[in-house]
Amino acid sequence: MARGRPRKIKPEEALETSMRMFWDKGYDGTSMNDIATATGVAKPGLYANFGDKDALFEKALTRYFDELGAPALNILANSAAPSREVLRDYLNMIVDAALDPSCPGGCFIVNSMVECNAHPKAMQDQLLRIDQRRQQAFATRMERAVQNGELPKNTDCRAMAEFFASMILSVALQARAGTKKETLLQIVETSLLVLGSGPVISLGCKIDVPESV
Amino acid sequence: MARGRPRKIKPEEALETSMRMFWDKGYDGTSMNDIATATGVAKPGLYANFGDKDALFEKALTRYFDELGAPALNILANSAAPSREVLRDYLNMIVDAALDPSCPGGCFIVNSMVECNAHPKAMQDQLLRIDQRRQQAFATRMERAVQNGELPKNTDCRAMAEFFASMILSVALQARAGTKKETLLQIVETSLLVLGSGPVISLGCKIDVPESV
DNA sequence: TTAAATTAATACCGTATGGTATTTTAATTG
DNA sequence: CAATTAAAATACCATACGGTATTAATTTAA
Repeated sequence: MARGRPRKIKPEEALETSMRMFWDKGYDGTSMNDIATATGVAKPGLYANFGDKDALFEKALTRYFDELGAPALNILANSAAPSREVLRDYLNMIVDAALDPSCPGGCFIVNSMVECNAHPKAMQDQLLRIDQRRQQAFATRMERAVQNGELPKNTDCRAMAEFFASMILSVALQARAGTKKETLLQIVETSLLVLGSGPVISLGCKIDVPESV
Repeated sequence: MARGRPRKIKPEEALETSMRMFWDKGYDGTSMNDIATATGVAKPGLYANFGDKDALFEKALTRYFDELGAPALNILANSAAPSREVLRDYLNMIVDAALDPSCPGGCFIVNSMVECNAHPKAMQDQLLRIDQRRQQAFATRMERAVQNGELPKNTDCRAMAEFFASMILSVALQARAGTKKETLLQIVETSLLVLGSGPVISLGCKIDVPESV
């Protein structure tokens, strides 16, 4: 057994609790005193285990992404299912996760992207890296769709990827703001229309139809 | 002339400055001391003119909406131009405004919607009312599009309105996060594809095309 | 049994915040 | 020149924050 006084609480558990608190109330809204009370680890213990508040937040964000974000991105990028279904499943999953009553509202990453403007640059960089990974997953998905013949060859995959990635922002935010699940699912369904229904129309393809919107 | 010592600064100007500060740094990120310094109105003057911090924030938000938000919503809802152009113009205008170098980043309302979760309920209610007005403007636009024959009769106007309203969230947020203008314009353009290109496809209309996405 | 090691717990520090009581200054009115 | 009115300026208060120095507790190794 270890040498000194035994730990009251496993650091993992304290980190999990901290993550949920940051997720719920944000960086500014969560004080180290709050965390100390909620985790049962007094402040000096927190600083010994995790470093300062920034470091703790960064560890919380990393934990969130590794546990909840990355696995879904892998499916999004690489699933062999039809691309429209993969996209729908991914976006619907975001809706479900953002509304999960057993979790704080919204998406921790999106919440943080929003809050991070007046915060340490290291935090912004970390969020940017995560965002780019998400962007890349969408781009890969689109490229697969083109390769599989699900989208026309001249599809602008980057544009499509950026559009769907941006959908996550609005969906996650609205979930946090209290928008109903059915509304969010409807928004997702509407967004899928950009893939074209039937003979797919690619981006940048000019079509002049009189009286069209 | 008025009786006592003359005012150093018009309250309007102080409110304008306060609005920009809240817009830039958010409610929590802007202290009353900061505002006092920036406006040149000492703290007791601020409290005498505007009430407490909540009241000042509410006045700032109202000013923003009345000056910048409401006029554009009116055009969005009532313009006689083709609906696709009206939507494009409105969304592009959001992009321009959110990137305007002479203003703080993003949209003050969106920024606040994001931040307000842990804040006074009065603020949340105010934002909700504004959001509903925006929602309504989009809905009116869609109904006009249907009436004008720009969209099929069975179009789900509410769904379309909710989709486009949600686009504003993501565009404004990404503008604040530093996404480039051309990328944002591309996202807007992609979102317009849900209107259908050519013979418009309405929501909920099932079409089975083999090999479609 | 005592020393070393490792954690927990208490108390504290400097600073910043929202908000206010008090005093000064500058104008008008009589 | 008072007297009055209204705003400005200074100083201040209680609280909460992030962070730490210090002490107490609890284990293993010698």
